[in-house]
Amino acid sequence: MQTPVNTLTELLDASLWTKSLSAEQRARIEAETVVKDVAAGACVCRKGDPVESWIGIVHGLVKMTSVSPEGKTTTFLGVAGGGWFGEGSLLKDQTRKYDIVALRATRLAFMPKATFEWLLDTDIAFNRFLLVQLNERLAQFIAMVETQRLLEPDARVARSIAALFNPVLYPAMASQVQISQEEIGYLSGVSRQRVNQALHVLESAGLLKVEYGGLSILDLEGLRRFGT
DNA sequence: TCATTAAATTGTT
DNA sequence: AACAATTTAATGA
Repeated sequence: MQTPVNTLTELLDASLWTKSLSAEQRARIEAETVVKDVAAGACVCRKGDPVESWIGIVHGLVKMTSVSPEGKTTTFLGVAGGGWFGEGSLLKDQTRKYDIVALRATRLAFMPKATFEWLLDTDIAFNRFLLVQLNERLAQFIAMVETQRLLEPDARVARSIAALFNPVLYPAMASQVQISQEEIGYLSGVSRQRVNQALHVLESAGLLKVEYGGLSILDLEGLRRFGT
């Protein structure tokens, strides 16, 4: 278990883009960024909302999800503790494209758009971080399409879980996640029953441990490579 | 603190 | 998709 992250300061300490900030820059960010707690199941922001902040996860877990007109729901990806998201919509000055829903009680950090743009204009390390993050997400989406088209369900589940532990996107992630098998199903695009089956395959392979309402990672590399 | 009940989640068909 | 079993959370004595 890693040290728990509970405050904005700790989130910033765990984030990769803060390393080269001056004390003044750091102070301005801490002053302008607002922390907010949401309950499990709460909607953080909806599709169509104007984008006013860049959002970081202090602790907890949220999903980016979309609901079809018929009411079917698909989850694109989970964002875990230590992760930041929403830069795409901020850069393009668009409204949100997805609903963001908390899967667990989650503490969020809202960095105002003005602060984000100020960092963009003044800090090279911040720009580099965004490049790396965008590239990492692109790789994640390409891998997701490949996985869903080419691999069997066990491997799809393994990869979806491993994606939650991306050290570039979510450096503060602990090895234990609280996420129901139903949510893993939405995340990996397989039925809950199949998730249950897959989790036990992965457990007997020694890659993770199945727990009530969650799981623990034992072998992250193994999960990434599962099925290849 | 403990027992009872409801709700959520898991495991199986 | 439906059902039973299990775990957790909530309630009240």
